[in-house]
Amino acid sequence: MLDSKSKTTLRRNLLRWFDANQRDLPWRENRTPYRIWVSEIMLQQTQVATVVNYYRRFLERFPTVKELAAAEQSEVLKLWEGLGYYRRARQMHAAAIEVVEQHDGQFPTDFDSVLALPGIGRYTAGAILSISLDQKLPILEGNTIRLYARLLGMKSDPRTSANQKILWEFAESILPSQRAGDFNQALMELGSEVCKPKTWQCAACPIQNICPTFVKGLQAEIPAKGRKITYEDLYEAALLVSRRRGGQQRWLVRVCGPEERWTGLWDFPRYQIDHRQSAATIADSLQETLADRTGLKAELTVVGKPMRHAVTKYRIRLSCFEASSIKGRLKKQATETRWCAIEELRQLPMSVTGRKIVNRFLG
DNA sequence: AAACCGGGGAG
DNA sequence: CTCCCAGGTTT
Repeated sequence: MLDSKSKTTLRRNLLRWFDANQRDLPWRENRTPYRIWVSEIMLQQTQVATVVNYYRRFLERFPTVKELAAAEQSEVLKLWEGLGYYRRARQMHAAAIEVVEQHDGQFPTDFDSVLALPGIGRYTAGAILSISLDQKLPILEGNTIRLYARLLGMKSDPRTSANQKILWEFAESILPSQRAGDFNQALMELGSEVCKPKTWQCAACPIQNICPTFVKGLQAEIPAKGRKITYEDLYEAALLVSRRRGGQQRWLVRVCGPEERWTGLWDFPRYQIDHRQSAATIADSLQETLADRTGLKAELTVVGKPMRHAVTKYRIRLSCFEASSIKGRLKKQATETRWCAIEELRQLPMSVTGRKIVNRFLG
């Protein structure tokens, strides 16, 4: 732990640094709880640069929590398309409805009520209330975990629950009595822009003189590494099945269900394949699968090169097969299925690979 | 405690 | 390629 003199230095130097160096970001313009909430949800596991334009579009369409609550979930997901972790969008929409129904359309301002909303944990509740209302609440997230681990010279893995407890207590102990929101943002900004994982810039750090990791040159050792993820290869085929109806070509798409990835988003029918077989053999096997699952019969031919895509622990290689001369009638499906023209496909929220298929082969 | 949930950017 | 990102929820 830092002594009280070092904490005073930390508060003063950090706030001064933030006043001079903070970035111009859209959610810093008008700090209402709703606007900070949207930014914090979007920023979960997502870099600032990626979020900025999504944030602008989202706030333009949903300026207040009431408009968000009144929207269809599909429209919320459409604005989220490409951001990933789509549960965030579904939970935020559900939370907006809760705010309208249980808090009279006013975003709650006490910690426990905020924490009770879906998709909001201790970090997000503290961030929203400290940044928008200057409540004296601590935060702990990716940037500050790294920053605190270095500031405390913590050599063991900061992600263990025992160390998390220590770091939360540290976060609470350094809060200033004024400007807690700016202070929290300053901590994250410093972690993100200066106290970086591999390319640390200690020369530009306003608190290097109180940092044992800088003094001892241990930046490469602290924070300790977690265990690395190993990807498993997954081979899949997407089926581009189309037929003419009403004078235009329509493609078969389906919405992903609650038990699978991309819940609420649309995608082309996808099946796992055996990549060791020839394209023709795979096409035959897919033809049977298609007939079995949908009742449709079609000749399938591979188009283009496989698309690669990493999700969580899988590296997916997605081959696309185009169908010709469709016969049969579409079965009633457990999951919702539609024949969509190109304009409809553009308006539907789709998985990223689904969207890429539309742009590459149907666009 | 570990798995799950996505996608993009940086190096 | 690998690592990481203004995490939360479920198992």
